[in-house]
Amino acid sequence: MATKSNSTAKAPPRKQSAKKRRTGKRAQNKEAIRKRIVKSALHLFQTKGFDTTTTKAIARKAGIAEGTVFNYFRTKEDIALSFFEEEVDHAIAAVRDNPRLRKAPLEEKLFTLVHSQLEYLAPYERFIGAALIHALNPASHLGAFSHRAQQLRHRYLAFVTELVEESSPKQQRDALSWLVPEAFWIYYLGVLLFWLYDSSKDKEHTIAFLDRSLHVGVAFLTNGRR
Amino acid sequence: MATKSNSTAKAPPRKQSAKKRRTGKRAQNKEAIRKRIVKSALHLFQTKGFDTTTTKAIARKAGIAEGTVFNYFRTKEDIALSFFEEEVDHAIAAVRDNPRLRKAPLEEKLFTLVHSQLEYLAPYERFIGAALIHALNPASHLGAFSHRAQQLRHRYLAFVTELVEESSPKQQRDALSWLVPEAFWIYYLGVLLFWLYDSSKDKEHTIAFLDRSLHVGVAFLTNGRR
DNA sequence: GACAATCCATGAGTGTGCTCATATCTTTTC
DNA sequence: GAAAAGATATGAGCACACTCATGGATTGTC
Repeated sequence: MATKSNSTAKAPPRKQSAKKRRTGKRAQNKEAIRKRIVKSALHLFQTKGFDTTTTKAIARKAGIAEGTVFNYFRTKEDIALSFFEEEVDHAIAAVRDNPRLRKAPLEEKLFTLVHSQLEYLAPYERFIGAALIHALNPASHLGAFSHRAQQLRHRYLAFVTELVEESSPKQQRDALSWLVPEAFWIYYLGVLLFWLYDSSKDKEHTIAFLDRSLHVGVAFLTNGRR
Repeated sequence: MATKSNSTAKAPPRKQSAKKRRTGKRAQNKEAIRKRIVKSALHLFQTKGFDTTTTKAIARKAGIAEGTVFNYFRTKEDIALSFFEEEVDHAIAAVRDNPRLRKAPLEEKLFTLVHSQLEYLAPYERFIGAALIHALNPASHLGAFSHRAQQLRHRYLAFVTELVEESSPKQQRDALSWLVPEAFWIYYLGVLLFWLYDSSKDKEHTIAFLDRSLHVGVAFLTNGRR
């Protein structure tokens, strides 16, 4: 079976010179389907909640067969995760690509980071509430979202650590510096909760809280030690 | 249908004078079945892992029908949780009921607390590794174990807070005291991880680590502020 | 002891997330 | 262009956690 290369030699086929310049019908379709899945899923998560949204419904809304969903995402949670991955990447880029922040104080960078995240999440408040509060929860959890979720969390906290170290000479670090990312993680979840329950116009209270708490926190970091 | 009380009056039946003194055949059986379920589940979790243990297998091993499991526990996770509930209760009692600890220093109380937990968990190391490391995970999560799990975590941390306050006048608390339980939670998870990977005889390394880190931690708490 | 009321074990059934062999479509090769 | 090779959409099917109407057993009442 499977006559492999019936002719003389496997001519090394100059595939695609560049890395991933695929623009065939297939590649286009693939990209389109992937986007449709994420979009459909997000909409359903937002309107019906995460648990009550079935993969069948996601497929139906995206106009594909149920099995196809799993050609693109290993699990249902992965679909949600891909949204958070985009969100985190977006926020990190917002800080990195802002030249004005280059030599700004730490609290300003962190403010921009978290603020970008909230802005990005804003249209999906219900989804965040449904999926995160009950699957990520007050002070722990990422629910069933295991592994890839941790990589994401790690990527996020690594960036935060980077910002902190950039702002304070490495010599000043002491035995407690490992706590900073953990503390920031808890802090971030707290901000999210605050934001979700914030009914002030344009979430002003959250912004104010963010601003103030970051000043206090950074002050503690730099005053407390040296 | 359903002729409700065909006679004259519902004689207020003097139920059981005390709260729950049921010793009939039914109650005995119920207790026995509940214990069989937990025991069977625990054994399977330990030998096969949490995810790969089916509720059908648990029921079969306990000698009951599959549906019966769900007359006793709402979910599969709840079975595992009931084990951790017992574990936490046991450890709290071990500290509370030890008169020698009454006026011992804080680090000694915390040492006893955590040590009791480890002792209790020891026979189920594989299960802890399987269920906790991957469902409760390095620094967050309680996996799908939601709600009841949080109550448990809360109960545990409330006790820790109690111990801390007992050892230091309330006036000395400041704006950061809310962090103590959170930090202790992370610390506790860290200890668990350490313990799981500790291959020294009788987990000596863990004990040593516990002892030392608690001294340092408590010293930081009391020196750091005032 | 007999009847009624209550409890609760039962296991077939349900809907779920996910798998997999197959058919269909696209791309490559000649 | 035709045919082989490769990719991928498909949906019936699977195993699972969990539900529920049923009947049989236990308890309470006279």
